[in-house]
Amino acid sequence: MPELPDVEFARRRLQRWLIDARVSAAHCADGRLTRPTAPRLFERTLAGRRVVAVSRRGKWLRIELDDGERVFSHLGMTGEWVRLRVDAPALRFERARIDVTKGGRVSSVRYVDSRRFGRLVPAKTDIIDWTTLGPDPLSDGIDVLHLAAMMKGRRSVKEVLMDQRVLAGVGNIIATEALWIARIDPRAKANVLGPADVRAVATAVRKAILSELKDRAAGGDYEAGSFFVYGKAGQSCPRCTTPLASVVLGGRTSVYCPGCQGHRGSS
DNA sequence: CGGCATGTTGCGCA
DNA sequence: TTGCGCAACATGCC
Repeated sequence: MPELPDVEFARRRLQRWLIDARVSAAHCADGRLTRPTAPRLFERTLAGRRVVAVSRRGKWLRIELDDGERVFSHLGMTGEWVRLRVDAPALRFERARIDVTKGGRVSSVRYVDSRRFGRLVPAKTDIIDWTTLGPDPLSDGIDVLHLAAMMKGRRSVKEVLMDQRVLAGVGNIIATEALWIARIDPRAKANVLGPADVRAVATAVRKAILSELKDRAAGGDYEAGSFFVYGKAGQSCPRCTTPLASVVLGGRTSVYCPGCQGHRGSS
């Protein structure tokens, strides 16, 4: 489910379900998800508390409680939050549940995650995974000068974009789409980009995020995704009809157009 | 059966 | 210190 737009949607739903709700009980039996803490702590942290906020930074969610403690949620590759009736049986791959009373109504919010790459971490203060995140492109915007400053090393542009310390929430889909929109070769070394290239990348990342958000709002889910090039190696480029190619960068498949994504942009 | 997948981390090596 | 490349995690899907 993840990539910034999906996580933002999850945040909005959790907010609707949990704000001002009182937790009657919480359950989790999976220490892999709650690491480095124990599942017991997840249950104890939530039980009896009232939820005061649900925030997001990059791909991380933060559920804030009335005593100042909090629970962090990362959806990994396959995590998702769903709401059921309290008496509904556990779903397949259900890993945790938070039962709440809100406005006199009870409901059960379940965390489902087949691959268990997600996280569910209770803490008294913000965890390091959260504090080390870079600016969020949606809520903080993209500072072009900051982005330019991050394009220093010899890593490829795509790897820099996917570094969560540079821009929180940019994953393989958004990075792939954004570089195609900006007409920049994903293999280009970050330090060869000129100011115009960096500006183009910043604009393109924003565009890719907004277009995916719009997709989600229309009820689309990422698999149904209307992408320009992601997952379309071999097909023809929607802009110049050249067959799309793919390379692996930083361990991730990167689709690009050899025809119109110049090795470095202009200037 | 084999290969691929939206994410992150840890390890070995240059 | 930086930056790879790669395996691992656990499961679904084609």
